[in-house]
Amino acid sequence: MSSLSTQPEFSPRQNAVLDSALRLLVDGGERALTTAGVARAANCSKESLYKWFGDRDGILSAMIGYQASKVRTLEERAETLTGESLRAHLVVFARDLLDVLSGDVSLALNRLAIGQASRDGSHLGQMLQERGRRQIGKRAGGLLDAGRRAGLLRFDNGEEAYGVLYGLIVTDLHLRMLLGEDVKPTQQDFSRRAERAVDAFLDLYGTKRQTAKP
Amino acid sequence: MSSLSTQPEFSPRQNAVLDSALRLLVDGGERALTTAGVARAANCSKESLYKWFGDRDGILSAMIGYQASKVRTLEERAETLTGESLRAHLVVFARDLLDVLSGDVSLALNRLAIGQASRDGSHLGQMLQERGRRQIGKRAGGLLDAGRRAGLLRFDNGEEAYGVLYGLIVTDLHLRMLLGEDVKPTQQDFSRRAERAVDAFLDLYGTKRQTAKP
DNA sequence: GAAGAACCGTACCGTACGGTACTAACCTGG
DNA sequence: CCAGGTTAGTACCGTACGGTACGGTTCTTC
Repeated sequence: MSSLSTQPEFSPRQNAVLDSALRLLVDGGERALTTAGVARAANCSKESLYKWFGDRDGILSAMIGYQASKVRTLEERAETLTGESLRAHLVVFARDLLDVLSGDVSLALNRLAIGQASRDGSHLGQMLQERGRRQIGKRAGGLLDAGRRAGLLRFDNGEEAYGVLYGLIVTDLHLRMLLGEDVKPTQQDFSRRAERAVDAFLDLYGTKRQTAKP
Repeated sequence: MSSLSTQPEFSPRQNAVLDSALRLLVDGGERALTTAGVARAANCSKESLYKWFGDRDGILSAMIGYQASKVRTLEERAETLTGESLRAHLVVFARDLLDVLSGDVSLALNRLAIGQASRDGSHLGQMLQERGRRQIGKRAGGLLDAGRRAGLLRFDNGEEAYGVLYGLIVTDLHLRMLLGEDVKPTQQDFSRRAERAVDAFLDLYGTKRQTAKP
């Protein structure tokens, strides 16, 4: 509920427990993430788990919140934006996005949230959206707005433009990774993919290399 | 393994059972998909389930195979391909893709396969890829190749072009739906999305409205 | 119409997991 | 040294599920 401001979060000890839990989840999937297993891996008692996090769902929520707090997106302020620097910033953003989405922990948490999506309450998916995509989407939105203000981009709907950028970068790679396909992402592959995507995006929304529209 | 040719598949009675199981999965998620629940919903005995499908995983595999057999993509032969007809075919493809991905059963099966992706064997994800995306990707590939042969499209890597098309159509909509976001997809929204995506794709890969490249 | 197979419904077993209770050890402050 | 609180470790309980076994019923086949 209180996702903004400085919510108390958790103590260092509790964060260490959440780290163990994340590791457990990454290694063995949700089936391996039992309360007894977490307690054993973290050298704490189940009673403490329930005291700190309430119930199993509380542990899962805390794991998502903790992980999100670790990968906080860095707000980069682009002072003077030229065509080249905009492209460079977009490429960096694309690479960061690919790196985050392909990370072990991100994949495991997304699998977890998706698996629980059908359950009734299940705020996990919403949390992941709020803490993950929203943040990185805001970063991209700022970048796109700056590009538009600098006269380098042209679009009406910022959300739609971001959607196109996202689609060009990720395509179906994320889903394939979520399904367990052993995609071997060389850093070089990601760089190439990021550049191609950004070039295509600039072809669609850029004002510079756009020659004319009949 | 043997996804082609006329594999035995299952008897009508068994298909009816799989229908019940799919319904159960759609309604209640994986937690509701117990062997006892399937037996009760389908008015059959657990013993028959195990006789027909081996074990619980066999039921899941059979469900995927059965559902895939129901949504066989129709191979459309485009005889004379003009710029307008290519666009129309692409728009239809995009709409079909959105319809399939947003379907209840598709979402439920994808959630199921993703949830099991971390387990060891877990061929479910691979099955879904093979039976789902492969099929629809082949249809798109044929369309794109036809467009290229007609001089309407220009691309080197067909797989990459398909990836771009997919990304433009789907963006992050699929993931958001998988996470449980209550996206209300009006048919009109999908049509608009399909047209915008195809227009953008043609901007990138089409040869007609492309004026010049500096 | 009888023999046999297939099948439904149910009862049963073993296990695993979420959650709770209890005890002993370990701080921490006076 | 002692009192109060916190936590690890473990034992325990209820439940739910996967898988198996069995009696009774229906369908097929001759």
